[in-house]
Amino acid sequence: MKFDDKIPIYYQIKEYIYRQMITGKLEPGEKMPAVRQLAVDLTVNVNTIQRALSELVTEKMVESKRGRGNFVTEDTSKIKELKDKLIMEQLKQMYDGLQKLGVSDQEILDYVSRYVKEQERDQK
Amino acid sequence: MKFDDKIPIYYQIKEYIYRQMITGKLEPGEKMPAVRQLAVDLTVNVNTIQRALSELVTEKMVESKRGRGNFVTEDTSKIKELKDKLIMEQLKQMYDGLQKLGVSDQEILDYVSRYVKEQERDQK
DNA sequence: CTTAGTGTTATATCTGTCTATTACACTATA
DNA sequence: TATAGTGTAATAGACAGATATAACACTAAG
Repeated sequence: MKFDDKIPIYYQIKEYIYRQMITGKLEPGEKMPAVRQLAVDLTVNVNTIQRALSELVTEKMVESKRGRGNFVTEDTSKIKELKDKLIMEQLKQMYDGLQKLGVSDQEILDYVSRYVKEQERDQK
Repeated sequence: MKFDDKIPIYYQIKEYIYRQMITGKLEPGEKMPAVRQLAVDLTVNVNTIQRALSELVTEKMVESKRGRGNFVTEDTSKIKELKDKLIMEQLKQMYDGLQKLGVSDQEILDYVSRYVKEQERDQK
């Protein structure tokens, strides 16, 4: 997996796992890959995986069962809340970022609609 | 100044200076505040300012004149290009981020237009 | 020529992140 | 009860970023 070298790897792994849960690639209650396996898959050290997982456990997004594995929370509302939170953060970051560049609200709307149209066209 | 502790400070200072140039708070050819003054203003070490500035000099966004000061480039097209680049990066990051969360193009448009409307309302 | 103001460079130290490695603890099952 | 698979913890080392501090180099102005 490719990482942004400006952001801690353990943090990017957290975000990766968040996305797996939100998009259903990891379902509620599902057993996650073993830490050593994740380390191989993401080509990082086990301790780095552990750092990410321990924070997910603290947040109760993951339940850890010693000797058995790590399991995605069964609390679907928690996953939904997380999705909403991450979406809002994306919107806020974009909005604040553009505003700090002196882009007006109307221009933001224009830029976004044009950008999305171009993406739709390019993917066809 | 407040910094995001997940991103190097020198890098955030670069972005800060970019914004100053793009919004005209720093004009083309203008003399910038002294490095020691910037360090005080942003409450960071001189070396950290220097790290940011040296990259800006490498990029030719800033011209350094020993004993006289640092000066914003007089090349206005370079500043315009930078603004376009930063806007595109913001759009891309938001779009990619939301898409990875499983949000459709139409939903992205809806979220953004709703978000902008709310911001307009709240600021009044 | 001196001095104040500027950028530049260097050293030592601290902290956070990441790695490699080893060991320990628990669970399921053959 | 042995063993394979799992999570957990601890140590040591490397590296990047940030700090404090000092010194050096150049410029402008008195």
